[in-house]
Amino acid sequence: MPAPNRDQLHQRLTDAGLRATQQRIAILEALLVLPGHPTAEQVFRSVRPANPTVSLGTVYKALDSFVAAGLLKRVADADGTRRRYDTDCSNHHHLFCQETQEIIDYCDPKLDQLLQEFFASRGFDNFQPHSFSLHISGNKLDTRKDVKPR
Amino acid sequence: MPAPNRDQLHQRLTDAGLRATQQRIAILEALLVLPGHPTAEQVFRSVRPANPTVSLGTVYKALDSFVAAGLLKRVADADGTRRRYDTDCSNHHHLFCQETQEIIDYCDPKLDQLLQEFFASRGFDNFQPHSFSLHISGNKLDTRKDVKPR
DNA sequence: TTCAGTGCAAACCGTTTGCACTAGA
DNA sequence: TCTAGTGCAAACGGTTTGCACTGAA
Repeated sequence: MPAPNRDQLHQRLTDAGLRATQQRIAILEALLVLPGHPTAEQVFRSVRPANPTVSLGTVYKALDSFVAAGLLKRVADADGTRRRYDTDCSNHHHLFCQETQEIIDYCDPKLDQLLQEFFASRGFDNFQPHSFSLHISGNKLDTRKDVKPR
Repeated sequence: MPAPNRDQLHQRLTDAGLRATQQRIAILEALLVLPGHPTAEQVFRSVRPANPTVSLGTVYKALDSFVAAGLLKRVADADGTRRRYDTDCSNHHHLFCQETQEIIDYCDPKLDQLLQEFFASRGFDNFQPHSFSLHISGNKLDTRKDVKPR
């Protein structure tokens, strides 16, 4: 993902109906640049050097309003102790690397189609499903390199 | 699930290599009886009336040792703020009811087979998967009744 | 100019820990 | 008897909140 420049980030915020402050621009940029679905703390540490006055509370408040505005999705990490943030709001699946704790996006229209067909014929009594997300646990083979579907 | 009697619960604990205390028997019973994958707090509240001296700390410690002994699995709830416990340790999938916050077990060998076949032909570069879990979000139609696959 | 957003510190809440005491084997 | 487990209270870590101040529109 090529990191958008300040103007584009500004635009993205105002388009979402949010006031484009310096802090929010920096926070949004960090979210787009950091790999593996960062935590609030990781965003904070990434933003801090260039913006020494930004506080952790502000990061949390910004993340909340981004989620409310539909710019971001909250994701639970594998052990359910902290929250992660996903800048891809479309429906997709996740790979969980147990070694690096990264959460890697996995989009696969073929898989979506397969699931859709499967659940078209096989429903539930008393439950109306509206979204499916496959969690795939495993490990990266080379932790420094990226993961790609083959 | 028919709630096992005290002797069976006792057995289950010793089989798992755990000392069968009054507290642990009560906690294990609560886990088996409570629907929708309870939190530590829910277990505590369920156990308290009949065992007024059991403390929340003991519940957490018991849950930890149950997990370590393979009697239980930890599950993250939808918003990732608290931990839930699953007495079914086999590989299976989950339905998340957004209204009641229940997590409902969903076993489906046909689905497992489908996923296995799909990922046999479609792998990842630099990622070795070892387990798959489908998260299905939706809502119960009648919140008082059970959900069943059809 | 105005009010949404910020920064700070304190509160919160689920979970963990330390330690003296208790009870299962 | 001996040591794993318990109960209590204090600590912890991630997140939220209250409030006076600031800066985007």
